[in-house]
Amino acid sequence: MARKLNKDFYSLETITMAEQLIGKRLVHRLPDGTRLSGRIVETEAYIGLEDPCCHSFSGRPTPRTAVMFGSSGFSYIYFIYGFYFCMNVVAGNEGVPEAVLIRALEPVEGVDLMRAPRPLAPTHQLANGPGKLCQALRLGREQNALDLTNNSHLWIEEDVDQTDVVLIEGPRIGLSIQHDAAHWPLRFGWRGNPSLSPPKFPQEP
DNA sequence: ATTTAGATCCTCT
DNA sequence: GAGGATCTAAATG
Repeated sequence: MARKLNKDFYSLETITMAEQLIGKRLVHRLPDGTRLSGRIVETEAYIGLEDPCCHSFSGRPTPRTAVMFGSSGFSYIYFIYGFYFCMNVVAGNEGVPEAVLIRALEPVEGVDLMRAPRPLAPTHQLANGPGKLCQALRLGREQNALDLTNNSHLWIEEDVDQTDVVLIEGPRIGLSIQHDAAHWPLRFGWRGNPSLSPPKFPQEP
């Protein structure tokens, strides 16, 4: 089994972490031991108090956002639009409430189980969006606020050689607020990967 | 290709 | 009470 990312990794500056997470493997080990995993191909950075689009922007923890104010390397999974969950990795030290949203995965292990919610979809469309990847890996409330460096069911591990990853960047997706921050280039992807979420990055064909 | 509507419920003001 | 870091299907040009 590949090496789990440790506290050194999760101590990276938030934007750097968003870039370096591309090409790593997100693993959810089910209670029966089955591994559901995918290669991270797309992320977005949310940079706390500087970022009006970030859930923690107010500077005060709420029941939902409390994890972000704690130490880095924890999961932050929240419920949205009455249907979906989104998974983030907490970045920033204690009191620095930043996070990286995982936006898309290339399915690797447990693909049959990942297909259950969408029997007709091709593999590269099973986890190509933040809500879809949580369905595919069966992530929800129970997986919120787990320590990814030290948990036997949810973690991120080494996968491909970082030199194989070709990064592309663009503005973040789905933000409705009227502010420059909505256009900041904090979305990162693996250029050309078929499992990227729509919409396309600006510099793609 | 682009737009719209609907599902649906938690969170915070 | 409003709105949201989404997704799908259906309608339209």
